[in-house]
Amino acid sequence: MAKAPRNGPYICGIDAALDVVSGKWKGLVLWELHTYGVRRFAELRRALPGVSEKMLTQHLRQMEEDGLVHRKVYAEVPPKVEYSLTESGAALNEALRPLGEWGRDRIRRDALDVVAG
Amino acid sequence: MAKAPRNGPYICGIDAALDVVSGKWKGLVLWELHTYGVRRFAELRRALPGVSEKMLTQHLRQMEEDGLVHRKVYAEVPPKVEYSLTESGAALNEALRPLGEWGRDRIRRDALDVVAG
DNA sequence: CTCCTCACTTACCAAGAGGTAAGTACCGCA
DNA sequence: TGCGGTACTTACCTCTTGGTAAGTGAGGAG
Repeated sequence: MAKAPRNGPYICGIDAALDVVSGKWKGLVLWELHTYGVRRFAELRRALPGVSEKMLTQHLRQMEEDGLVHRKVYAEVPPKVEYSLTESGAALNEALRPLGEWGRDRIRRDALDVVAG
Repeated sequence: MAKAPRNGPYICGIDAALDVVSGKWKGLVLWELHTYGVRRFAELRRALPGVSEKMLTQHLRQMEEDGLVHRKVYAEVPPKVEYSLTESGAALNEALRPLGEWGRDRIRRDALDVVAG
């Protein structure tokens, strides 16, 4: 039985992987942490255009629970919290790389809109 | 401007890819079509334990719209419809392979429940 | 004294995802 | 005659996702 998965039981690996990355901002958080190594809460918020604080904390908590990110709290004032990828999170990011390339192809192919920047 | 993406505009490729695979059964449909090449509606329904007919048609229509699957209708009675992957769908499946492996690792690592069979 | 920043939490609300059940039109089998 | 299989559509309902707005508590800038 062990630990209960969010939406288990799973039928295959794709299932199990999509379960932890589904969530409007999780892919971006993963990407941001991969790019910068360590990021604070407010830095992530600024990096994700349009994210609400509620969703960001919610996603970060779930990702921590799923063993993707590490959360380091400094007992300071003002508060300081640093997020970084765990080994598992970094591996997930590697596994997402071909998917990201496919997505870029799709954007090119279909001339889809991309957020300005 | 071009074609409107389902949840665009996108921030990166991961976004664009996750958009077309998010949906409770899409990963499985992709996998099933990849494994068997061509499948009929009822075969897919039987392959996905617990899927409702509504969701299956809905997902298949979206995937057709997204250029992932090809739908071939035979003007017969009783009706016969065959689904298969397009080139783009097959490429997506390839791109999902490392993700599937990561997922299998996760299942092993955390001893998660898997559907019986 | 007031506002801003940090990293949240909480309450409330709207939209959408997904489930159940029924209907459709025709055929073959018993 | 009536049931099951073919591939759906439609209406209705619930649960989840995600957004908005406000509150928290201490410190530093103006």
